[in-house]
Amino acid sequence: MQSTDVRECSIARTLDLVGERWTLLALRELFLGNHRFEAIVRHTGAPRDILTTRLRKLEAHGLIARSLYQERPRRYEYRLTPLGESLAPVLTVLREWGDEHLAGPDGPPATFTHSCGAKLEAHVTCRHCGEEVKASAVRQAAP
Amino acid sequence: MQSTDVRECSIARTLDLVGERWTLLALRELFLGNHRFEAIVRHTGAPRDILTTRLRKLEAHGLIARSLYQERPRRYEYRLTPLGESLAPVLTVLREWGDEHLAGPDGPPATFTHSCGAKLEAHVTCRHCGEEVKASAVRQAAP
DNA sequence: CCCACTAGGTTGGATTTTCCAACTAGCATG
DNA sequence: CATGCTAGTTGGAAAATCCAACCTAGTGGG
Repeated sequence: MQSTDVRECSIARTLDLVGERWTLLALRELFLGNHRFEAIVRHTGAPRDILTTRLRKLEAHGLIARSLYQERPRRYEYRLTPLGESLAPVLTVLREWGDEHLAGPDGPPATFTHSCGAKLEAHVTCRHCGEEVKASAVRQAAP
Repeated sequence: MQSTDVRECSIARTLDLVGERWTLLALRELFLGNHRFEAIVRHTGAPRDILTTRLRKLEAHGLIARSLYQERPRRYEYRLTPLGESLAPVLTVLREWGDEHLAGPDGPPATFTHSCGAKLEAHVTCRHCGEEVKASAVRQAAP
């Protein structure tokens, strides 16, 4: 009777990396162009010490890079690496879901535009057939 | 000097609901067809008491429903509501990112098929132009 | 010179959350 | 009557988080 049989899974791995509290909000700020520690603290509300550990972890895994933007006194800011930028779809989908299901009577708290000129409304599609991916359309392949 | 200016944001709202530890893994199990408490504990590794509080919260917000599947002794299982099923894209994108960036030499730990017959590889596209959404192509609209 | 201010952190200690193992209820089965 | 199944609940230890204050290394004002 083995009582644990924890599933090896890319979802779990991704969450191990970016699923802790504040991490995705910090990344959101970087995507929005706020690269400084103080700005991230202000806009996320994260405790400064926690934010430090989150940023260090993201840096250690190559999602962000710390760069000196000023000598004397030495000041650092954070920038997304290409790997970090590849998380854009994750944030986009989280925002999309919140926009659709958690918005108040005034609609979503912020809107975004895509480079095509339209208000950004994103959806997840199958690369092969182009159809929107729905829960009922996905099956685990035989291992 | 107002020191806090926390951003109202759909990402934050979504994470408030499903961003705590274990929550998304529990939802993953429901998507995979494991509806029972014991199965979720086994496959996620979540502590039983924590899992209980997570499931209660999801239920309170209408993402899942608890249903009696057996009288004497009364036993309940959990099922996704339509609202819960609408989270599929979130899990899909998290898995996609992990598949692509955290897989070992043997590739991703599990693969999925789409109803179109192909191995599921999903991406996030703009509803308007159909292009894949990249970090650099998104700008916040003027408030 | 002294003070205030900036910015990216660190520190100590209180608070909260999580974790874990053991236990319960209510019934079925051998 | 003992054992097992399943969805929890409980108490206490361990860990993570939170918070306010502090630090460093400078700049600008009076």
